[in-house]
Amino acid sequence: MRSMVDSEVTSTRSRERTRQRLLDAAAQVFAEVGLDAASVEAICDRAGFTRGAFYSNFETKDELFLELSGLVATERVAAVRSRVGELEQEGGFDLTPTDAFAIIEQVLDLSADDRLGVLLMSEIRIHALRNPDLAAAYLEQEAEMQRGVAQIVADIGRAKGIRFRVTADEAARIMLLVWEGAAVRAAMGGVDAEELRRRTSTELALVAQLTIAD
Amino acid sequence: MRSMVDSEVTSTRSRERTRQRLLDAAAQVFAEVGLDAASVEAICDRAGFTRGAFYSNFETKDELFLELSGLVATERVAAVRSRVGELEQEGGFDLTPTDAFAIIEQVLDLSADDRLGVLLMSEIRIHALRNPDLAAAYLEQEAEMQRGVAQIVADIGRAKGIRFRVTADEAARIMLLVWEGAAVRAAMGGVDAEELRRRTSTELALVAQLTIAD
DNA sequence: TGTATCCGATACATAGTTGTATCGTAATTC
DNA sequence: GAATTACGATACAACTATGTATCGGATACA
Repeated sequence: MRSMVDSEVTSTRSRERTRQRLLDAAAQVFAEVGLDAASVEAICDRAGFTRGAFYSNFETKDELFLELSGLVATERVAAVRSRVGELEQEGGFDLTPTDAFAIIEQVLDLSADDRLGVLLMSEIRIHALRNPDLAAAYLEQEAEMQRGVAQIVADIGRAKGIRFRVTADEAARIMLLVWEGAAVRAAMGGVDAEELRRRTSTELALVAQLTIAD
Repeated sequence: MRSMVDSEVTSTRSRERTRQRLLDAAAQVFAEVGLDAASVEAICDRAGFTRGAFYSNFETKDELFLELSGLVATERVAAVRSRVGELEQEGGFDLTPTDAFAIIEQVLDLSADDRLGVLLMSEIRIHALRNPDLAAAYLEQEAEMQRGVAQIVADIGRAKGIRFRVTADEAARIMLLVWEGAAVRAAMGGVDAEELRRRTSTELALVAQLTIAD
């Protein structure tokens, strides 16, 4: 006899798959046309379901958006955290001081490294501007990212004996802002992922250069 | 007999007033709830008209948004240009090198210096991400702003004998990105115009410090 | 004062979206 | 293999927004 737990798991498995497909589809559609212009039906079409599946899994479109925003934030932070962990392990970096900041580029590019990713983050950001709860979550996630980047900055400085003109936190904050702004401008030009990465990289290198004391 | 031109002017005057009231109302509503969530009726209510007035003056909501975006861009650029002109006239600046960049803060704060302004710019930006025409206009307006700021940077450098670690254009670009990012984060916190200005000012001063060679 | 025109209000037809209630099927349990 | 449950599909009702067509009043002009 299959235990009740097992049955719940099995049942939940299939359910989780539809939820996930709906979330993935929603991420695409939200990125493409925005939360408000995205009809529930458009999301379901994309996922290969009808609206019945949607309302069986989510209360409203807003609830799904909230959940999606949370997932995106969690994933970004986890990716940064794990990358920072790896770097802590590795210890020494055999890069030139300036190039060392390519690491930070990698970290930031861990998410939102293509046009749709940038669009989705922008969509989340603008709704955070209008929703205090979402704003708190957004700022907290960003603060966590900033801590991760600051740690890498400090590590690089220590390993390479680099002196900075501002604190690691300040450097990290500016890097995040510039990275985001550059990514948005690149996405506006409709460039592909490769070119997008190239452009953000260039701007980031500029900021890195600025933060390093001669 | 009033000339045909006069009558046209008169007629256009009143018409222009309603157009302007509709544009002003739309700017508010777009900032508050976003383009897609803003119904034509909500805009008309705010302006004190019914939808009849709207459709008598604009084809669609999108057309109005396009026009509004153009107006905002034109105003921003004009404000910066005129401020730059004033500074060119004045010539010498009797400020400390770091504080001199407060001028740039003034320039950037010429528009979007409150929560609604930041929201409207964000709304325009995210739609530029999805509309190539709007994107081109947005990037062009930003390039013009950048040229203005770069000119001020160069002027300050010349007047004060300051050496920079990057070109004036690069400095201006980073300042614009950081200013925008800081403004958005401040607006997310729901702060008032005063506090918003304080925060962007702080970040901008940090960037200014970074760009100045010791 | 009569008349023509302009312009915003009103009424209406239509389309699209949402959420719920019900149904049918496939999977699960014993 | 019969019964039950789960879950997505379908059908439906209500609401909202849009755009157009028409109306009415105010204004301009002779």
